[in-house]
Amino acid sequence: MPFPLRSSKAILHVDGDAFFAACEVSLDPSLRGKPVVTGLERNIAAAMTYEAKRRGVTRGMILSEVRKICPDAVILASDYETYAIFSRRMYSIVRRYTPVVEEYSIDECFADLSGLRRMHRMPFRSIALAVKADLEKELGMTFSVGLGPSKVLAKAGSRLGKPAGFTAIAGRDIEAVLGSLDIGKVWGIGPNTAAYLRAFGMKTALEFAMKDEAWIKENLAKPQHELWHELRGTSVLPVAIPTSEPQQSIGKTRTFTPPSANRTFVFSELSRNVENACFKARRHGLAARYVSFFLKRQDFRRSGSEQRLREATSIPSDIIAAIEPEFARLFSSGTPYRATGVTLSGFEYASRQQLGLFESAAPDIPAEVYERIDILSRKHGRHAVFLGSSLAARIYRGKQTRNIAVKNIPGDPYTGRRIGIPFMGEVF
DNA sequence: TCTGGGGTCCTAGGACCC
DNA sequence: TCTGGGGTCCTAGGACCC
Repeated sequence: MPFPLRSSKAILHVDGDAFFAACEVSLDPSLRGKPVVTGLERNIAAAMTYEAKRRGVTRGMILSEVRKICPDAVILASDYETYAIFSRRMYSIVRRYTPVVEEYSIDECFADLSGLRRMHRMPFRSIALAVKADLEKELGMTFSVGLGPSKVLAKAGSRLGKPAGFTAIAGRDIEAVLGSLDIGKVWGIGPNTAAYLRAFGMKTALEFAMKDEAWIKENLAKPQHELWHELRGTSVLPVAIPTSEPQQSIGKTRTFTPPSANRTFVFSELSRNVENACFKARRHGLAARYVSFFLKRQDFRRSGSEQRLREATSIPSDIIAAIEPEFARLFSSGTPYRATGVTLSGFEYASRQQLGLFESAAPDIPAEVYERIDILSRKHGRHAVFLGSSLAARIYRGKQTRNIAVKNIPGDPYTGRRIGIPFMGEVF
């Protein structure tokens, strides 16, 4: 055996097949067997059943194209609240078998079954199959399941049997599985690393795993070194159980077409992203210590900066005030931009916020104003009230936005002027 | 998938301090 | 004022994932 196992872990990976579309089918049995596609709200196919995939529907496809190649497609708007409920049920079913479950994404999880054979009175593969059977029976959809001595191998297993398959990779199987696994298909190896490794003549995961450790340390960084261990069956990536810590970051980005070189408009897009990110942060009761933002040019190059805020906040005007000088520094006039994005991080729970001795307890816009705004937003649609600095971006999109935005002219009680943010120039 | 949006983690280099 | 070593924090950006 080329890879002596240095750990004896049993890791399970569970992956819902065509998850969003499968949730819809589970809720409406009349859809079973039909090509179902979600993504109506964005006019882009987000998820699709295997029936639709077989007819050529792919992710990101424009819906007019979907209707052309698959006229009988059932096209639905995404319903993330419902998918999240299915997701939580998935986790809780897996937790019947082990408490060590990592909620990796809405449709996937890892579970650590190590040491549980005796308790369940079954071999690991029987436990895995029992988990899979429970999930499929109770959620009304199929799952792809992988079992292996590490997360990376478990993930490779579930991918091999898609859809509805089960693949267990025992220590003695590793060599055969890796030998037919393309290097670029390994979880954690993206296009860049794959190209780098191919330049050294490695085509399969096996060739990578057979390299000696000194070479890996010499030529690669920590993430790839970890992958190397995992592929050899040595578990180094723990299955991470949820903590009570807040999430690391909240970001909002948006691409606009066509690209724009208009400073007012580009800044309004950024401002709008700030408002949306802050809205989400407040919904979670969080205040951010750091902000970063970027401007993406037409040629996809990005420039951006990150900075520490004087105090943790989720008030857009604070963030915009911090960002503005950096925006002025980075914005290059005459250059068309295609997207902006902002990320808040370094969160504290808003209730735990401490004010420093000289920090202001009364920012330009008091937190109570935002409590009212959040109530209005829930009542009248997501963003009924917004800053004047976001106006150009608000006008820019869609019918509903336009109706709302027209009411929000500068000087109007609910817009930027009243709220205290200087309105940056005229509407583009 | 000539490229949407939301995330996580890592690293190199500079600033600053002892 | 210059020199050297070492540590930590910050920032910009890369890479990858779903």
